[in-house]
Amino acid sequence: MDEIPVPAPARGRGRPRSEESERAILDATRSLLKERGFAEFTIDEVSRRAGVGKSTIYRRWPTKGTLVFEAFMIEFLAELPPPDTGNLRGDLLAVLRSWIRAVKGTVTGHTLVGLISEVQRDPELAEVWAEKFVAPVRAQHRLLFERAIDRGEIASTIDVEVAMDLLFGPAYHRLLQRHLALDDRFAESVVNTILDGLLSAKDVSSS
Amino acid sequence: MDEIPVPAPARGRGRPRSEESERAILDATRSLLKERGFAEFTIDEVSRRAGVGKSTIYRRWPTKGTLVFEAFMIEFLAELPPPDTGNLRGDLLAVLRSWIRAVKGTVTGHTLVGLISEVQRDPELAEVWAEKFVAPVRAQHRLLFERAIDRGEIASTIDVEVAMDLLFGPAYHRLLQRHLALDDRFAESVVNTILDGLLSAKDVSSS
DNA sequence: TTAAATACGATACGTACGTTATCGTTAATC
DNA sequence: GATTAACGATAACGTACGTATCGTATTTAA
Repeated sequence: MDEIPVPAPARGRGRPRSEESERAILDATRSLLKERGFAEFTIDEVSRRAGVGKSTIYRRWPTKGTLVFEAFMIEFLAELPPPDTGNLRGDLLAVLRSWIRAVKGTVTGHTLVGLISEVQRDPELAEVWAEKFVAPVRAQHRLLFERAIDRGEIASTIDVEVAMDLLFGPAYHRLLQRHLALDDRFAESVVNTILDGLLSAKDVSSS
Repeated sequence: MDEIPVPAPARGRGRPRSEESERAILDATRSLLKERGFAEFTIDEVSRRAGVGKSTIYRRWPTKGTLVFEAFMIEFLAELPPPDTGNLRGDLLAVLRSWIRAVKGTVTGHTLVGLISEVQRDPELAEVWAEKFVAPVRAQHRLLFERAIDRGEIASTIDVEVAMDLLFGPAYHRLLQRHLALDDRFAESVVNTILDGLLSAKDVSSS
C-alpha cells in the first residue's frame, strides 16, 4: 500500500497534493458522465482526460463510486434550493417538482440511478452516501414538516420520517422501476394524497 | 454464437434440453444465493454445483441477472398471497406487512436489492423485470384498489397508479436506502396516511 | 544544503468474472 | 445411419477495478 488515503494530509513534510489535479479529476468526471453516462464510466478514462495518474485519483477517492458521488453531489444540491412558500402544500409540491426537474432525463438523474445501484455493492460508497447524501437531504426536508407543525398546519404527533418517505419514496420508485412517468400530475397527486388522503375524495354513495 | 438462446426449442430434431439440468441449475442458484448472497454469486460456482457446463446455463438464460431473477421469482410470489380482508385498509395493511415480512433480513430481500441494482445495468434483465415482475405485481395490487372502488370505499376518480406508488414506494425506499427500519409501525403509518392524509389528524389550534 | 517525506505521472500487474468459443460426446428425429 | 442440437469440460476473451513499482518533483526540517 502507498499511504493512507482517507485523512487529509493537513500540512506535513512532503509535497502537498495538487489542487489543480483535484479540479481536473472532478471536471473530467463530470464531462465523462455527461458524454458516456455512469455505465460506461471508467477510472482509466478519467485519468487520461485529466492528464493525471491513477494513483492521484485513488489517493483521494477509495473507489470509483465515491469519486462519482462527489462530482454528482456538487451540482445536485445546488439544483435543489429549499422552498419556502408559506404553507406545507406549496413547499411539498415545490420540492418534489424541483427534484423531478433535476432528475428526469438528465445526467444528474442517470447518475443518481447509477449511484443508488452502486451503493448496494460498494460499502465505502454506502457509508459516504448515508452520511453525505441521505442525512443532509432528509434534514432539509424535515424542516418543511417541522415548520408546518409550528404553523399549526399539521399535528405535532405525525411521524415526520414516514411523511418524508411518502413524499419521495414514490418518486424514487418511478425513477428506478421506470414503470410510469415522473411528471407534474404525479407530483400533485402524491402531495394531495399525502395531505388529504384517499378517503377525502370519497363518493357520497358509500355503504 | 452457438444458437438462439431465447425461444424455447418446442420439439425439433436434435437432443432435447434436459429438464434435470434446469432443475439442478435453479437449485444451485437458490442455495448459492442463500449461502453467499447476490454480491458473491458467480455463474462458475453455479456451474460447478449443478454439475453442468456453463453453456447449458447460458443456453437458457442470457445473463446472470435473468437466472437469478427466475430463481428469485419462484418463491417471491409464493410468499405473497393476495389478501382479501373485506376492506381497503385491511388489504393494504396486509399486503404491505406481507411484503415486509418476506423482505426484511431475508435472502429474498437481499436478492431483491441485488436485482434492482442489476436491473439498472443489464438491459436484458430490465426487460424481463418490467414484464415478469413489475407488471404482474402491480396488476395484483391494482385489484385491491379496484375492489375498494366497487365497494364505494374510495372515489372512482382517484389515481390508482399513484396510490400504488404511495403504498410501496416508501417501502422500497427504506429497503434501498436503509435509513430507517421496515417494521409494523411503519406499515401502519403509511397506510393510515394514504387513506386519511396528514391533515386529518390536524390540531384544532390552527391558524 | 541535504535528507526525509510525500505527491506526481506513467505504466505494468493482478484479479475477478461475465460471456463466448471450441470440442468430442450423447440423445433425439428423419 | 445421417442430421441436428444439447451436453459437460475447458480454454479463451474482454473489461475494468484496484494495486504496485519507479523515477521524478516538490515540500519541510535538520
